[in-house]
This record gives sequence, structure tokens and C-alpha cells, in this order.
Amino acid sequence: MTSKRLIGQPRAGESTHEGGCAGQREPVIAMLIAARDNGALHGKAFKMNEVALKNSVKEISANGLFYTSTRERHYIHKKFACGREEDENITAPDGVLKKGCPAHCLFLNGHRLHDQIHMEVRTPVRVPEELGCHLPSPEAPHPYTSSIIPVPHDRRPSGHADKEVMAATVLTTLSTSPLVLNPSSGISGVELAAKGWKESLSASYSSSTSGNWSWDTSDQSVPSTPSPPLTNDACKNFLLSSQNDDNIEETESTHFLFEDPIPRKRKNSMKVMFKCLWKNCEKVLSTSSGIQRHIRTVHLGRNGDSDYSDGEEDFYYSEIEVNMDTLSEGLSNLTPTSPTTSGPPPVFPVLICDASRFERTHVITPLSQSAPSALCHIHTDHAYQATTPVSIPSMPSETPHSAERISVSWQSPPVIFEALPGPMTQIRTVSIGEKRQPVNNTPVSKTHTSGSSTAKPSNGSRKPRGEAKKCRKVYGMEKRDLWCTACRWKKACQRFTD
DNA sequence: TATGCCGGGGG
DNA sequence: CCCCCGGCATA
Repeated sequence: MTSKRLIGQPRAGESTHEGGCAGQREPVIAMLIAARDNGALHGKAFKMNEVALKNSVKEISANGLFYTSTRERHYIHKKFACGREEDENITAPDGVLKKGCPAHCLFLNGHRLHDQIHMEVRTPVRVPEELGCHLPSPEAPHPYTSSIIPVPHDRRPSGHADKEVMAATVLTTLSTSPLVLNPSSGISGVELAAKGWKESLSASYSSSTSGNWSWDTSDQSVPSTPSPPLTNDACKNFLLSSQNDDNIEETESTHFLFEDPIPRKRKNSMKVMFKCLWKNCEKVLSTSSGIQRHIRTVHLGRNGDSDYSDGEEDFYYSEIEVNMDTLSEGLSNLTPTSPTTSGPPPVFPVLICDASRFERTHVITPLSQSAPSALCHIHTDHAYQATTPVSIPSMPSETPHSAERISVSWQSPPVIFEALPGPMTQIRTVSIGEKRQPVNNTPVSKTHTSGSSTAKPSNGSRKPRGEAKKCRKVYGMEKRDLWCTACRWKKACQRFTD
């Protein structure tokens, strides 16, 4: 998973935990900031983040600064990382906010915090022009667009930590939920997510902050085409990893949440790389120092010999993991499966990597979490006539495995978020309905009953008898009224499919 | 032999 | 379309 480092995030070796800074309250707040002068943006609320901000942003001082804890900062940054990618799909009418813009603009009561934050910049910001360096492009992420604000550290009531994490998880999940993918709904993904947010969280987070937070999303919020936030690697991976609570390997995102500056144990096949995020620069180096040096010298135009770093480099590279094993394995599994296979379609990490871009992804199968059909034993008559396959309508059908995106789909829209009090919220996908087989997880997988390939293994038109106990066996002749309709009609049982 | 289910037919 | 059943294939 790709996770950008935060400004001010300690390097390897430094303690990142609270108190680890030995009294020096770690300045927090990495914010964002799209250099955006469009006044029309004011007032547009990015409600999705409203609650998150309420909880992540702990305090807002009179001068407009806000404080977070380290963990919150990570979360915030995470979201910004997501947002940034959204930005990449947007062509701002004013031409200001464009690809590569590192973050959004934060508004407080209609005023851009950006302006105020800049007055409090702790880190001396160097002006590249003064140093005679070049800017990669006018649109490239500008170093000044990020700021570090020194804040007292002990402001966070620790009791809220889990809620915040939960909030983060839910928010991120909502932003990538398949619900958002439905093109038929006129509601934007952001709004949907916001709605979910408010519904699920507003109760418990009534109003600890009276501030009128809003995120400006007027331009970047929703792509006109229903291209979902799924294209966002960062968000997606975050979601996926959070869904999979028993994921053996610690993903980058959890890693993120718990602020481990150094990847802990990894599988042998995992290779940690550092990728330059500078626009049009795909440089991938194996060491953080290397990538920092690269950024410093190549992009920031600083003296390569100098070890001085104000942390800006951190903002321009991301840590990625490259799993060679999974990569090859996943690709080899791309071969179509036999149409007679009645089990769950193969689920594998769909690792796509175009030549210059490495993205390690963990694709967690929702199938493992969906209830088996026998447990969702809802009696529906005329199930016999019902159509079995479930397809995700909004998934682009033309390129199931497009080179750029990872194909992930959920089997059923209803997603229930269980707001557990634990530090990590579990998110389960619950499928409802009879005989909804573990269905297509990727568009490439076949629809089980698709008419095209009924491809019988052998001659006859009769399909082999299933293994599962059918209604007749389960209920017996005496309870024939409990049978599914198909069984009653001596048709292929639709309740207990194999 | 019991079961699963296709094909066909009646209403 | 709903419902039923003859009859075949299979375990």
C-alpha cells in the first residue's frame, strides 16, 4: 500500500509514539492546501469529512490553527492522500488545482485555513527560486503548499482514540463503498458517504466543536463519470486492509495507523521501495535516504551533499511494498476458470503494474466474509425464476483488468458497518438473499448461469447432480411446502445450489 | 432405490 | 406464467 509520509513524520529510528519526542511536543498538522483562489468554493461543504474533522481536529485556536495528535494526523494525511488522487482526475476550470496538487484546501467557517496556517509555519520554507532551482512544472506540487504547525501535544483525550479510528475507517470505507459505484443514483459518492457518516456518527459526535467545518470540493468532488474513488489506490488499499481484520500481513495502512516508521517484519518476498511522487517522476529507490536525496537534489534543487532536511522530501515520496510472489501468482491466476466451477471464483490479488508504477495491493476477498447461502436462508418463493447472477453494473466491462486500476467489486451493495468500540472497526459485507452464490468478485469471473457457456462437461444437457442436500432431503416429503419452488416443481433446486 | 431435474403439458 | 408430473440420469 502506498502511503505517503507526513510532513514532520519522524524518520526511521525516531520514536513516533506519544512521549517519544521527549517532551518536545510534536508539532502536528500536516495540511494540505491546494493553492486555490477561487472564491466560489466557499460554502461548499465537504460534509463527508465533517465528522472526521470534528474528531480529528481537536482544537481550533483563535488564530485558526487546529491541532491533532500524531495518529490523527496520519489519518488526516491519509485522507488527503486520497483526495489528492481524486484531484488528479479533475481539470480545474480555473486551472489552478490540477494534477499533483498535494491536498485540499481546508475551510473553517468559510475561511481558508491555509492563509492562517502559513503564518505559523515552523519549518523554514525554502523558496526554490531563491536557491536557483527549477520547478518541475507550474502545476507541480509546491513546497509551500504544506505547512507544519507546532502544537502542544497533550491535547488529545486518549479516550477518543478508538472512536477516531473507527471514524477514519468508516469514512474511508464509505468513500470507496460500492454504493458509490452505482451510476444510477444521482447522488454523488461524496454525498452518499457523507450521509452515511452523518447517520452513523452524528449521534455520538453531536457537537464537540461548534466550528463550521467544510471542505471545499466544488471542483474535485465528483467526477462527472461514475468513476469511483476505487481508482484511488490509497483509499482502496486502506479500505481493503481495514476490512480484513485477520489479514496476516500487516499492511501499510495499519502500519500507518500505528505510526510504525519502519516496516516491521515482512515476508521475504516483500520489498520495500520508495517511490518519488513528484509529477512525471516515477523514480523508485530502495532506500528512503536515497529517495530523499533524489527529491532534494532533483526536484527541490538543493545541494545533494547536504544532509539537511526539513522534511519536505517526505511529502514527495511514498513507501511502497512490492510483493513479487503475489504478483506472479496473481497474474498466473488470471486464466479463466472452468465454467463448471461452482465454487467461489478465484480471488487473488490483482496486481497490476505498469512498467513504471509499482503498487502492492492486498485484495481481500469479501467472499470470505459473506455469509454462506445456507445461513442466509431466506425463504423466497419463486426463487426458481429468480436470476441468480449478481453483477456490479457500474464496473467497466471493457477492461476487467485494466492496466491502471485494480478490479475489485463487491458482491452485494448492502454493507453494514459495525461500529465496534475496538480500535479497529470491522467491516463486514453481508449478503442477503437466498442462493446468492459467492459471486463474481471480479468482472472477469464468469456468471455462473450465464447462457453462453452452459458447457457441460460431457454429452447430455443434464447437469450433474449436485452434492448439496436439496429441499427434498432437508425437509423431507412431509414438509414439502417448505421446499423451494423449484424443488416442488421438480426443477433444479434454487435454494441449495452447489 | 432415492434423488435431482429436464422436458413437457395443463390451466 | 404457474403448477404439476413423466421419465431419465445419477448416487
